[in-house]
Amino acid sequence: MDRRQQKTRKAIFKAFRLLLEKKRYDHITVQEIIDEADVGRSTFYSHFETKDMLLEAMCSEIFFHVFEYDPCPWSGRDYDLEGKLSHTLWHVRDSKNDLSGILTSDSGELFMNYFKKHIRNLFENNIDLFDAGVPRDFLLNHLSCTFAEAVKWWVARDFSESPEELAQYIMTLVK
Amino acid sequence: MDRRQQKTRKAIFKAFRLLLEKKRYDHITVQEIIDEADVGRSTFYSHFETKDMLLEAMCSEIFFHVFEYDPCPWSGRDYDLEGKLSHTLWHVRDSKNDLSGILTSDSGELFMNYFKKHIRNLFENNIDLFDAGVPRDFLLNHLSCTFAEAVKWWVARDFSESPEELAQYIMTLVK
DNA sequence: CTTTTTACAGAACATATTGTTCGGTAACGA
DNA sequence: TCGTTACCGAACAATATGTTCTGTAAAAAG
Repeated sequence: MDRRQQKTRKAIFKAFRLLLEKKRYDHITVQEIIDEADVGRSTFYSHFETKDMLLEAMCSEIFFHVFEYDPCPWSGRDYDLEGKLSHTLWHVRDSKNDLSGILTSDSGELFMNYFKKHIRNLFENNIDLFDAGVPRDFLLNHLSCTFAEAVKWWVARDFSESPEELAQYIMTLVK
Repeated sequence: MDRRQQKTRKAIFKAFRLLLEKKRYDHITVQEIIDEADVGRSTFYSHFETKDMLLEAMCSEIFFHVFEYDPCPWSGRDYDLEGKLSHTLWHVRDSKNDLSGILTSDSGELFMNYFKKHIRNLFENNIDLFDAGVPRDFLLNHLSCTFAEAVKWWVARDFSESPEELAQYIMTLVK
């Protein structure tokens, strides 16, 4: 990939992140993004068709790393669900520079939704649940939401607990 | 209140609801709203300063009824938390014409947030919780989210369960 | 029923955003 | 060194915004 493209892409992402910390997603204009990123109007549109596409691309890039189970410092036992969730927590904290500002912003829900979808898939593909008196669909939704909300709470408090502590809290709930 | 004002207000709300079922909140323009509602541009702005104000007003109006514990057909025991939650479920189902379309729309989150805030207050003011090994704040957030998400799930499935059944599901989770 | 008040429509307005197109420039990769 | 490609800047029409004005019709008050 051309260095200029990378540079431009990064500049736009950075500007977008900066603006997201200041105002809501739907109040941010393309004009403000290109002003902040200091790129030409036509350049922006050659990279992203719309503002929504930019959001999608940024989500994709951010969460790609979070849900990557490649070899990394804390790639312990990520063969089962609990291992993967724990692994995810480490990733979230590791990339906090990107995530904390975004998830706690006014438009954090947009990113949370993206996060929830992945989490739900994780549960759906790795869970082996006995029926506990509630519909499977209902339970699945509850578990993924619980995990996602816990992470959000954790991020908002600036990771004041260790991943293990948080994992323990969550386990206390879903027990 | 002037009849003309009521009529205009209702027309705008209706148009807004209709549009929300078709497209996302941030893709809806004031222009579309006034076209759909068939009111003059100046009229809209004499009622609401911005689109956000319209959203706020509509949330306020919708949820005012939901969290109203005035005498009504199912106003049984709403003196304790469980009674109030149950009462809320009845209200949600009763006003389904207003709520189901909105909560299941692409911008349902906006209304869910409003809903969650009230629910959280309800828990906060009525709960008498022993510490269960997790921070009170964490637990409070979990409970309100669980309830809100359950309601969302319920609405999305077009109230296929009775309020009692749903309440039972929720109790199974938070037990 | 008459008078006064008030909400509305419609138009005009300056300003801002959008998404596209073009030609020139400079950085890139081979 | 040379061809390729990303960029800038400007211009563009189309649309949205928020305000202000005048005349009209409907409401409330008397």
